[in-house]
Amino acid sequence: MNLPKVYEPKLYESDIYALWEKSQAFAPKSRGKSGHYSIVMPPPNANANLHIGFALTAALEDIPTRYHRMQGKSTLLLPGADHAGFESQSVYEKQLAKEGKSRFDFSREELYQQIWDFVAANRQNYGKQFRALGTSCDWSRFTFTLDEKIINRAYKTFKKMWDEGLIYRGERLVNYCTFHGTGFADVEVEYKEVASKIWSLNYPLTDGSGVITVATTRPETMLGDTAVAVHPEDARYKDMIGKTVQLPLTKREIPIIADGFVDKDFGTGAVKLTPAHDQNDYDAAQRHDLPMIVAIGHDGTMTSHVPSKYQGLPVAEARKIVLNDLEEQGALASDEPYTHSVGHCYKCGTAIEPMLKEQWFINMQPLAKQAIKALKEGRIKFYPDSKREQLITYLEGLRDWNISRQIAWGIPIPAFVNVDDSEDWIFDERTDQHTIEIDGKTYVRDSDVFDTWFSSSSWPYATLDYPEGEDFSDFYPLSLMETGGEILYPWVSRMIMLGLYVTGEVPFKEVYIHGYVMAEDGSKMSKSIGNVVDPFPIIEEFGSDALRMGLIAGRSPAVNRGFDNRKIEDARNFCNKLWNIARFTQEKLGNEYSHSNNPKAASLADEWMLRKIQHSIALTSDYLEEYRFSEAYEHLYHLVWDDFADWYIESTKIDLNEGVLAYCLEAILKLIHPFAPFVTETIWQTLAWEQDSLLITSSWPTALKADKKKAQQFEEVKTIVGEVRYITTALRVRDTVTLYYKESAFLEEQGDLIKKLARLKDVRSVEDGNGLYLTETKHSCWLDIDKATAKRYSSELADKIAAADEDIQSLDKRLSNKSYTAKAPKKLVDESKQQRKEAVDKREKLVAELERFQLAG
RNA sequence: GGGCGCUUAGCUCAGCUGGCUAGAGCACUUCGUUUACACCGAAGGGGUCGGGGGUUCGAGUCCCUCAGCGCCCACCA
Repeated sequence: MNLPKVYEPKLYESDIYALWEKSQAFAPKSRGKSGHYSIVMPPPNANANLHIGFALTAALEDIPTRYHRMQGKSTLLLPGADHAGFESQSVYEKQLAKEGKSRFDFSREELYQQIWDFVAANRQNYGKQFRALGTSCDWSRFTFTLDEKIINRAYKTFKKMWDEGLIYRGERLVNYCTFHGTGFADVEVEYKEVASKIWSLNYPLTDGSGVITVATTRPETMLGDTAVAVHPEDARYKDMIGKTVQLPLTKREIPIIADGFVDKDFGTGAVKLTPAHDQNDYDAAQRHDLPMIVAIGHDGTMTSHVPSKYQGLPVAEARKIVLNDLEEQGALASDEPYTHSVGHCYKCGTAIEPMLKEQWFINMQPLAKQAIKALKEGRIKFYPDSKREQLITYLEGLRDWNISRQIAWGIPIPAFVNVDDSEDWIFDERTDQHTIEIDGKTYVRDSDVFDTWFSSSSWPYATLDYPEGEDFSDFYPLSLMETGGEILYPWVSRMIMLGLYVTGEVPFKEVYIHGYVMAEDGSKMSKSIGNVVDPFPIIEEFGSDALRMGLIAGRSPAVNRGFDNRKIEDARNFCNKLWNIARFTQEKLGNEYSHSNNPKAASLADEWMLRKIQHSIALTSDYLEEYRFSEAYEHLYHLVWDDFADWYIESTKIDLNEGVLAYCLEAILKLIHPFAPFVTETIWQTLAWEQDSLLITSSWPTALKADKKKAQQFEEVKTIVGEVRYITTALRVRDTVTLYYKESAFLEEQGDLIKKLARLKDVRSVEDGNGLYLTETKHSCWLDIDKATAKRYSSELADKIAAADEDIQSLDKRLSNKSYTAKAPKKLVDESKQQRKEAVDKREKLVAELERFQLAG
């Protein structure tokens, strides 16, 4: 078979993936025998195409999976997709808007079904794209976050918490979008700087002794004020504490209270409190047992709790009229331009209204406590470890979790309320029913759904069929959770808390936090700026392996780095190098070669190469165990390119050892397979040295014995070749020079090889040499160069002498330091002495050589 | 305001618990069609490791400090 000169990935990749899939190579091996390794993929959003970040993610998950599979472990990489609750619904709503419809045209059930179909249609790409990335995940275990087992798990967890008193229903301030009609978690609110004004309002004291001036950016909320707060140690207001004010525009009398949260230096130092529409005010109201007046309704208009004049007005409208009325009454002290940050809905940009709403909450204290303990005990290893510390800090300040969302696309909350008693809530899983009858009482289902993160927090064990599943007993806790830093708090923290709560164990043993793939200039990729890099055209042009290696090259955990097309090209070239190494090998060994079980080193080059492979097997394994992908890749790159191709393969052109060459190629293909699965498998299949064998399921290479001394002698060959190349390049006399040596079995033996590698005319033994003496090697060798030409080399010699002088000086300085010889390890001191000796010897040689030149005149 | 991180060659970055004369890729210079590969081969140039101070026999690595950059969280009446 004649292989083309250039490796063309797209000719092979899809066939190779199909071969793996057909061979069931992705399924875990026999259960529980030689250890297990498991990763459950964080489920990407099912309604979107995979972006370049997922190409990185796929690589970071697939590399260790392939490595551990080759180590003989029962290995599982489980794929999934996320319904992405609110995300998907808003994408679908945009689509509806294009058709001139809105979600309010449909019932909750109709909407759910429509979004289901919409997401299902878009999910087609998902499998195709992960296959193109070479992800060796077990598709038979694919899980969607709305699969029955995930929903059931969420219900069981909710029930357990309900029974154990961790779930409560409470009226709390939520971040409410009046357009979408749903509340958001704190982390989902997007803050924007808004240029507005800050107004000062005069509230007259009821006893007529004056006014207290408060500052506000939201004057309309004054209709819901229930107190004014000042700092307890603020001398200006000390006498007013405990008095009341007459709230303008209303007939209400509200107290002046003292609370430490007030910043004396901000505004007037006096704050109006609107507990129903501001988190700080709410907290203060809790402390002081103040009433709460809901002034703004869920539709964004003023409620019936405000004077009738303002009822039903939209917030912006109400603001104008309130300001106008205040001014007329002389209660408006001042207004000044003011820029401050305001929470907005991250989808539609509507200003978020903090609003009182009945929600389901989880009491997080007991859960957080367990998680903090596990993290402090180091039961989960983090890459990098600093993320573990961050998570502990976060958990220590954790608030209760609002798990209700007022949208259709999600898992319905399995709770029903008695139509005759709004306090009477019951747990029931029959969420397909609107109303249920129990003991003659009628209950109506809660219309809310779970926050997506609530169900996905059970992902590590729900996907493995906790508690009865075989997968659960084999693969839990997971070996690794690989994810991005942005979901450390919303997801990773909750998986740990729920994992501990539900299963009693940490959900995973290690966490790898990846950094982001930024745009080439280091800025964030964004569709609107248009600097987004699509991974699939890159695969088309450079190959999936090149994309994978190009992305991990030089990347460390949790560090954001720009996309670099040159690294992709470089990796593509590397694949091509492997391809050509295989072509060469096949040419040498012939098409009929079959796998040899007993390769034996014969030459120095064999011993040297086997030592290199030995070292690389150990080093690559170590790197991969510690998820140091970039370093492993870089090491293998140099093993292949520098050691194997440039030295060993060149050596085989003089002295071929079929068994060793074949062994080395096999070992290299195996070591690189996790990084470049397609090209290595393509080569493996093309060579076909073993029948019906797949590289993906082959075993990690084992080292062969090699003679250390002989391997070191090959280094001497490299030294001589290196010096000859340097000199012949400097003097431009390549291909025309003969190397002479005196009485040396080593050169006798290695002469042909040195001649070939150094591009010499000949290598010959002589009685006494003449010409340019080699100074880098212990062996006595001369290059047969005429005096006139050789003289041009004297300046190089002078430079080398100067360098040797510097070496000797710095070593002398170190060795004459008594503290150094006394305190540094003896090994180091001996090493320094040895180095000094070598430097002095070398200098002598150089000086002698230079003198010869000068004598020769 | 709290937390985390970064600053090493022209560019993008490695450098793990302090120990040879600080590395890689790309870019650059010179040379080269040699039995796989020009997506190649050979040789080479290029760094006061952000500034200052300290600990140490020894600091890119540890500590303090200053400067610049970035991220996350909280707050913004």
